[in-house]
Amino acid sequence: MVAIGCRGHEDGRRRVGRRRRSSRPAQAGGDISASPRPATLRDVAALSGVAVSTASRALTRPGRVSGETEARVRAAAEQLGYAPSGPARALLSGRTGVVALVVPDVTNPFFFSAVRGTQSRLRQGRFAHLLVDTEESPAAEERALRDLRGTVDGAVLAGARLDDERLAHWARELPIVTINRSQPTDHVVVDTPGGAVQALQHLVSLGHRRIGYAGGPPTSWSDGRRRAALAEAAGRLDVDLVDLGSHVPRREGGALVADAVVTAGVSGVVVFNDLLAFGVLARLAERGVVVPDEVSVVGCDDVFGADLVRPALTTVAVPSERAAYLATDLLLNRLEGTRTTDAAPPPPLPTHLVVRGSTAPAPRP
Amino acid sequence: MVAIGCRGHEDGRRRVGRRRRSSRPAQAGGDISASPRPATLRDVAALSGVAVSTASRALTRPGRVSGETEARVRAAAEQLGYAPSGPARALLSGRTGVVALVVPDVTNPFFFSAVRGTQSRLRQGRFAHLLVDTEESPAAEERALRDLRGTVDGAVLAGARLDDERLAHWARELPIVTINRSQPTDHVVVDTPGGAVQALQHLVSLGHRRIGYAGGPPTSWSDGRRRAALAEAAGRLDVDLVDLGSHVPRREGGALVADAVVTAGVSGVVVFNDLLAFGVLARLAERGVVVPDEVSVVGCDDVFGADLVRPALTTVAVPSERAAYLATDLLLNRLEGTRTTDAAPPPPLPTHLVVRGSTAPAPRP
DNA sequence: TTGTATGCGTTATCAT
DNA sequence: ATGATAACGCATACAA
Repeated sequence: MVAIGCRGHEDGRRRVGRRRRSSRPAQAGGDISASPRPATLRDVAALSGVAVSTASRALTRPGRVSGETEARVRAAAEQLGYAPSGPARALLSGRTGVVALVVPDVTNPFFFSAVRGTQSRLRQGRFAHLLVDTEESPAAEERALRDLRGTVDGAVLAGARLDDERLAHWARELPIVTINRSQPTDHVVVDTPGGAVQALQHLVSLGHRRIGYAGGPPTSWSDGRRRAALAEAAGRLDVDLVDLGSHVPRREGGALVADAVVTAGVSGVVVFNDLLAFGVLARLAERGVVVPDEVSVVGCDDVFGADLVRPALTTVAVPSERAAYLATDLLLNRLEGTRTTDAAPPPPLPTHLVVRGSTAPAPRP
Repeated sequence: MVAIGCRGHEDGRRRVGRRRRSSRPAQAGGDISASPRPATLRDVAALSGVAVSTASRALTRPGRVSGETEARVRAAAEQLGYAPSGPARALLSGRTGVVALVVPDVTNPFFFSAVRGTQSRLRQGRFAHLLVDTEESPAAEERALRDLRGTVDGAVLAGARLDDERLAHWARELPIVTINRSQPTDHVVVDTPGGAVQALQHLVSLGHRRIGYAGGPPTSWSDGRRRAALAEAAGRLDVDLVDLGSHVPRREGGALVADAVVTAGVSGVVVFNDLLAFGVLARLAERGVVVPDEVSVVGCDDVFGADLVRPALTTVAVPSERAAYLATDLLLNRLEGTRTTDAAPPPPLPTHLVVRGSTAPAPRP
């Protein structure tokens, strides 16, 4: 074992191994094309003639150093273009200042809202925003969470595809808030089941008696809840509810749904989301089925574009941006200790039906 | 100054200060609700009875340790749910494995494509994706770049709002690739000026002689280039090109444009982007101006929804997702040393006009 | 008020 | 093949 600094006090310098990678200080306005090594606190300290710790305090603890030194250090930092190293801070404090948003598909406009809501709250909290796309794969989702732990301070999961057990596991590993997924983490839920029932009631009130439901991915928690709510309501309202299957929640999936609509002979259909509904509309038009005269279509989400299609889509408006904002808010509060894990979850966010041109009275048989 | 380890070899332990925060090893499947300290390499090493350095090698340098040890370490890591600490790695290697996408407005569907393209390339390269919204503010953009340096390995800038000098400065501080902004960094350019000229020619061929251009933010490099190209083409084609001003490139900006269109008495208008064009369409409809019978409108970007509005929007299709993919590819190649800073920029990506329902022959006066 | 020393978790280097 | 240790940049407990 090597004894350190035993030769005496005066020459017992700390740095024993090979010399520092570079003793050249970072240059100020030097316009060298090769990017210079970024200035470190050490450079700032050297330039202002104080110790590193003093420089550190001057920049992070206003008031714990003399006004004069603080000014000197600040000037030096400015001149060198100093910015603290995120990783170094993270290593020391265990906090990265980064929050991840995990979504199954960045392509989906619904998740754009999530991006917006999250982004807007994170900006306020001066957090950075990591975006993770898991491509609808539970395995990828789990991998992401594993790698995220330590790299981010917490995660917002929109449209989690993990099963309850795994989700519970990861919620123990890092702070997680989910959107539209109650069990078992902290969460924000949007009342889409209620919205779906509203859609059903709307169709029933228009005289439809045989109504289809075109579902989303089997892994979608939200889809399951809607199915249950619809089944219950259908019994109560005494209408035929036809299961039109599970579908990829994208425009491309709509063709299959449209065909199922025709085959099943329903006069109205409630669709998992607007994207899928756009596809349904397109395919029905192709087949010469007139919406809403022959078939009524209701979407879900009220995404960008729902008011642009013709006929404009009747849909369940979902406050998704707000949900994401709220979820991020919950997460940040937890990180800051303002909120405890066992605090009551916020009440479900209400949805409401937006009636446009894609629904009309049922055709006389 | 305190001499370290001077009392002799045998008791000259390294850890002199206060004891380690916790000597309790991370627990395996223990389902304690409070999240346990994440397992470190030290924990893994301890559990498998080897030195930290060996554990490190076993996990990162397959083949440099005996097969048997490697297996033991891997098992231990698995059991503890070990994942390496990003910050620690970053601190040592200077590389974070994170790339930032910087956009002026996450709300704009055009930038969604940028998100998609970037995301898809980053995933291949196993990089994480940081998303930064600068809210159309050059100052915020600069702040972001300052904070990013050290936190990310590089940045893709879509719609940079910084002036050339500042941009050049930051390009020296960290690897940057811009989209639609040639000077002075590495960049990918989409030929929107060419597209705008195509739009103009299209209108001219339909008999329009007095045509407006509704521009975007003055800070948009792309907008400047289009103006120049349009002016040149207008002279060549001998048509009146009317400047309809600069506008916020969002739907809300459209009302002003629509009013300007009416005031200026143009029969056709080329609009900075589709979002703005949607607003124009809406406001013209409100005013009872029939598109395309009375006024023809051409957008730019061919964003989601352009084919959904009525009349469907004639627009310049821009391969924005591909541009973002390419930009990210350039950046990653540079980070990996495959590409040098002075390598030739890729040729401009071609655009093409998509003719839909919002353009028609000019009305007879 | 300022300086000195230490450790965060990881990897590279050196020694065994 | 494996072990010991320095170093990355920063913030803090402690010493002066």
